Amino acid sequence: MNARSTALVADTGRRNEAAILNAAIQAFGTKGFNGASMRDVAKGAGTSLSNLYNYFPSKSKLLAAALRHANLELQSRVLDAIDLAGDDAPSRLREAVRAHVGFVVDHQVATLVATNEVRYLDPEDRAALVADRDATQAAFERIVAQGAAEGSFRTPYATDAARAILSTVGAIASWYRPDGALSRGQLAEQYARYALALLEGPLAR
Amino acid sequence: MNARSTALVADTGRRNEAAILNAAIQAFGTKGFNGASMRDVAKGAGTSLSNLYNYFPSKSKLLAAALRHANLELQSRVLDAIDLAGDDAPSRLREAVRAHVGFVVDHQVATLVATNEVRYLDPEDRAALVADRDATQAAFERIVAQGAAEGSFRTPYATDAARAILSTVGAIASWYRPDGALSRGQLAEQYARYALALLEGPLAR
Amino acid sequence: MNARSTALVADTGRRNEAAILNAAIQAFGTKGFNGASMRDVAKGAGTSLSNLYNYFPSKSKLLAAALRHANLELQSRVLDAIDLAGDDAPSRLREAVRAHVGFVVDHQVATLVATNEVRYLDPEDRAALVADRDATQAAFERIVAQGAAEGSFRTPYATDAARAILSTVGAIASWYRPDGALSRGQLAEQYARYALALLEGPLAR
Amino acid sequence: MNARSTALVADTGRRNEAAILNAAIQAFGTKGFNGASMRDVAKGAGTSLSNLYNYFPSKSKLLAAALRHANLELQSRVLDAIDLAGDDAPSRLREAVRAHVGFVVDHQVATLVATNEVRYLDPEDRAALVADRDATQAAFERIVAQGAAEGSFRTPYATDAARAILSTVGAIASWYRPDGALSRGQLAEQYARYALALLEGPLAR
DNA sequence: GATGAATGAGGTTTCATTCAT
DNA sequence: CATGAATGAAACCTCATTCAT
Repeated sequence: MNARSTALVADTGRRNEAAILNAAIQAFGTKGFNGASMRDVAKGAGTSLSNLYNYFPSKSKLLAAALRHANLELQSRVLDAIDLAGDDAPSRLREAVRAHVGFVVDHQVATLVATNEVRYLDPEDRAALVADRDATQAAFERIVAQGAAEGSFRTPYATDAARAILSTVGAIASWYRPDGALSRGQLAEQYARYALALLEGPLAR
Repeated sequence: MNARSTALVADTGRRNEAAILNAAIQAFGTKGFNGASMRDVAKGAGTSLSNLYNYFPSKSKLLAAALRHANLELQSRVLDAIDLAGDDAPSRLREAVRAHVGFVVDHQVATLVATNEVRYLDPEDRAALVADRDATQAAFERIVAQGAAEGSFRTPYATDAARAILSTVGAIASWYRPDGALSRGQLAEQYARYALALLEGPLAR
Repeated sequence: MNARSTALVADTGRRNEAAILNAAIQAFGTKGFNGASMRDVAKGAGTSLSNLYNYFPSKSKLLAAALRHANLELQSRVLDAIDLAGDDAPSRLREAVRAHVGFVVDHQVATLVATNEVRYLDPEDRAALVADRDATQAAFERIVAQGAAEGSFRTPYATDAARAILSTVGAIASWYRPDGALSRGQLAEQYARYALALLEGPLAR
Repeated sequence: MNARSTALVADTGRRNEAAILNAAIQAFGTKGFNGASMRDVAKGAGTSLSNLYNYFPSKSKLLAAALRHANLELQSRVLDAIDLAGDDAPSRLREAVRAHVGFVVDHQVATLVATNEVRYLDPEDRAALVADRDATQAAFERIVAQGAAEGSFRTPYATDAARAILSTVGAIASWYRPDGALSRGQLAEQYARYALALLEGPLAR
């Protein structure tokens, strides 16, 4: 359970693939997709510029691969958390939000890249990624719908609430500092409560 | 009250300045700061490439000027709304959020540029812009503090709530379509309620 | 009548255009289209690499422009010569061949580029060029047909003879040296006779 | 008598050598020497990129080997044809031309490569190849000289005529299509007559 | 103000070739 | 013989910026 490892992609068979993907996330996160050069990525990965092209056919495909990895990790964390939660909507929402916050904090840079640089993908890759992302959002939407049906969430705007919650959680990546005042756990708790409150659901105490 | 005009910057004394600034917003919004070229901006503004440099000394300063305009407009809208609102925190929050949502909808592209491209400014310009932005955020924070003191907002996490609210409102820019299901007014109303609920404040009905 | 000037393209309004086109012919002639770099062309033209792109949008378009110029010059020389010749097919053929040989000798490199590097053009540009070239060939074909009808050319293969003649003339460019044994005029005379003989037409004496 | 086999190089002892040579001819013929990559050749040969270097030490040497094969085949066809012909110059010329045309048609691509890409050889390899080619041309020149001495060829330009003939024959490679109007045999006959006519020799009928 | 021409730096990508296995 | 991974050099092209007019 090294869920909090800083590297998003684990080493695989092909020696440099993980290093390249992680370096790409860092480079694109620091300088933006167009601001970062393939040389930057190569340097970060500790390999040569031309060798990048033995792994990924273009800069754009490299971004696509990196984002695909990030999204899969996020998705599995969130879905796993929901599976392990209770049956009532508030519990499920709470765990989903906590898992999402956990991912954002563990992979802050990847989260930023995923929100800011998607536009630079090929249309096909972008569509695929958006579909993946929508799948995660759909899990939240199902919970919201369940809670609205059960009467535990009383906001009149349940339909769009998932989007509002997810955008706040994602934005954490743009300001969180590991050495800040809030611990990882406190932050997750806080945002879980924000989410429940926003839905006008039952709050502790 | 042409608050909903599509152009962010109105014509000024200098003949092309507004055209250039608006073209810059469009170009940076469409292709990103590094993806858009000064040629793109010139074409959008209907002038020549070299003429841009008679107005702005560098691409980076052009971005800075555009963002400064956007921030000033946002700030004045929000502060004006607060001034016109009642004295109690919930009313003030409601109007502030409604004004902010209005700006985001009216200047969607500028909002996106302001959140995604700030990083490409010179350190000084970025600092100045962040300060401006913080001033707007501070207005929200004051309202939250007031409400917490009055007892109308009961969230245990009042300190950070302003940030959560503002990030959700800003994110509207990334998905709103003028021809979508929600009108401008409905959207503002919806997000005002989200904000009050998130703060665990008094909701209508 | 500086028909024998070594530069194919005369200076025009845009200062460097002619220099670039001539340098391109030289570079592509010496090293081939793919073997020559845009830097080679720039150096030959006495300008900077990037400035080439202010005149031609791509290497391929530069080749297209150069070949267009060459073909136009060849075509005008041949058609003019035919216009000035007598009415009978043998005279017309003689003058057409002499004019063609003159072009090949005057613009040896351009002739080589035109035959060897056409394949590297965009499909559209290639089609346009081939159409131009076919127009020149058609002039020869008309003469051959006229002579066959008049009975002055008696080869049983008149239809394809124009192609055979033109290929031999074009091949001169691959071996001719100005300081060789044959003068420009002698060469033209010799190939005119080859052409008439190949068509089984009336030879002097 | 598989003179018309499409592959220029027959299988040899070394398993892949012929495949590589034939793939090289195709690749260089399609994209030019500098336009084709060693990867293209490897793909065409059905082997790996690095394996090419077990057979040929460099791209340039690969071209040299391919052209050597082509020239040997051409030379042997032409010399054999002359050996089998009668003693008089016209018969010998006729057979030589027919054999040459046959080679061009059977190995169209190789002929194109041999004329267009020789320039990319090392100086030594180029010299060797030109010497080989000159040997073939010399055979034609001897026939022309013989005919001029016998009085059967009456052109005043006998010395250079061989070159004119060979260039026309070689040019067939740039336009011949197997499904065109002329059969292989008709084409050979036609060009044999062109050659005799050009030399002002005795024509049938 | 306004423009067209010019340029140096740097970007992505390809490629011939090498090497360890 | 055969391969996959690796690399330095160089290719085409773009771009922010400058300058003379």
